[in-house]
Amino acid sequence: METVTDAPPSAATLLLRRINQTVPLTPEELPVVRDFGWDIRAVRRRQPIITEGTKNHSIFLILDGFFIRYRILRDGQRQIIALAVPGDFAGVPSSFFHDALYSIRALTDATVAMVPLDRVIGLFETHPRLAAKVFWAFTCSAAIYAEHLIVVGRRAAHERVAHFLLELLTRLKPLGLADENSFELPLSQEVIGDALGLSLAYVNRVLRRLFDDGLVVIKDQKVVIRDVEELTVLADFEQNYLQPLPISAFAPAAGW
Amino acid sequence: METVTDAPPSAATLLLRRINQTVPLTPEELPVVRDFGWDIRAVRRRQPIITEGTKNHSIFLILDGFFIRYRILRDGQRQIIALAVPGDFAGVPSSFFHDALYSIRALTDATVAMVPLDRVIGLFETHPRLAAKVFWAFTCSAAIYAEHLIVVGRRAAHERVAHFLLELLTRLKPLGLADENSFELPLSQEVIGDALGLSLAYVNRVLRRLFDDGLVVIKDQKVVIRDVEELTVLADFEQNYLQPLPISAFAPAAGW
DNA sequence: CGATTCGTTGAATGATCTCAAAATTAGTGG
DNA sequence: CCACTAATTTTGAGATCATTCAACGAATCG
Repeated sequence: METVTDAPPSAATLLLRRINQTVPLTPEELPVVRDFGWDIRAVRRRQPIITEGTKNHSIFLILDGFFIRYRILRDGQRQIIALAVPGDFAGVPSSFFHDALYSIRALTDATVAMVPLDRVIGLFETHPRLAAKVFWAFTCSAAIYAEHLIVVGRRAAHERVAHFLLELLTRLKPLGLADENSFELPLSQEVIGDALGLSLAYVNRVLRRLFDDGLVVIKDQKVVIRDVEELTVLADFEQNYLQPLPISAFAPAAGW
Repeated sequence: METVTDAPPSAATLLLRRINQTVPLTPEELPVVRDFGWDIRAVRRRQPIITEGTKNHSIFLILDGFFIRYRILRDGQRQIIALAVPGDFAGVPSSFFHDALYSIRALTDATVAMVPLDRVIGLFETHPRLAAKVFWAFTCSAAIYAEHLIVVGRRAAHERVAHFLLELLTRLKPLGLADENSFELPLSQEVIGDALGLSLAYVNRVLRRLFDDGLVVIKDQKVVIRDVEELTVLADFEQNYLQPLPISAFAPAAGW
């Protein structure tokens, strides 16, 4: 992971755009966020930014690229806990612990903006409303974990795969990284299996079946969902959990 | 759910004790929390406090008793997302959404302290450090979800059960609700199965096996772990995820 | 072009589920 | 406190979803 000394001119713009997708900012907050002391870094495919068991007390805003957060078990199996996309914060809540609970590594070449956790905490004193929005976003992401637990705990393999793909489609659309029924992302079948608690071989069979049924095509790192409606029914996919209310819905005063 | 008009004299004390277990308070914060406008309610066994799909914008601090948070699927199956114990906040992040994402109901007769979410958000303006601690706790609880995902996604049935029981033991000990190797809690095998993505019948077989091996006894709503060490190895149980650093470790000033 | 990584498929196995029924325990109204 | 009902535990037999292992082909990377 290397510091980008000549940050491309768009870096600050991209940063504000990305954070705005997760944490909607007021005009006054823009300069605060921009000049927050982010350390912008390029990350190569497969490179870890956090490693389980090591100290890490920074959080990472993903500007570009995709990451997986995962744990390697005793027997070498891997469980992927989350697939992180641009606008997501990586390192939450891992950096809140003495040593990182999971590893996080890039699925593609990527760019992140790193900031020490204590700087974020400092916002509570200097810009409490901004701190509120950030921690609101942190808390809402728990809903995604919970949904994954439901999917992995109680759904059959083909439902899990369908749900997984639809969630990604839904999350990527507002980022401009997916159109109505497709997105680009190097999703190996191993990654899908490790995210869903399935074996690689079985994921392959399930995808084969979804392909034969004309529902999904995955080719050249592009996922095309050929029948979103039918797949949605198959997966029993409800997207409410991806749409928290904004904190402003509960803010006591105007102007949040 | 009925308001307790004659709150027992210990109610405020209990409340402060419980919240302190999750959100460590400074002496100055005690009166703020005490006079926060909690609505203290008694809840009967099996009674829901939040129902999936209905509006709810309050959060509930559990003062006494145990709750389950769960989703009922299309086909009637149930996945339990969390078992909530005294000191936990129920309704997070469910109340952050337009309609509740899950249902929450009591496993035992219980007492909760209810407060509208907008009051909590108001803390960011009036007592930002207190707000920080509360949302810190919210965020840390995501680590428990993630751990459950790992367990359910990649562990065999007997490991899941072992892990589940050890997590409960570990969480209940600091509350004074468990001793070194046992705790009381009406854990039906159906609840265990629904929490771990297993069928009732299979949970029974697994428990039988753990009992025959002299590891666990569940009888009369009491769980006794006869060999904590061996069960810990069996479950590959690491308790780090239950022990976040306090926010004060990152606070920029003293006195948090 | 050599080396990884990734995808595909078959056969055999097994962990876990479903269904069903009985035994036990807990809860409730009279 | 009894009598009844509901909830929970227990167990068997059979079915199946998903895994493991192994091998090979295809694609990608440097």
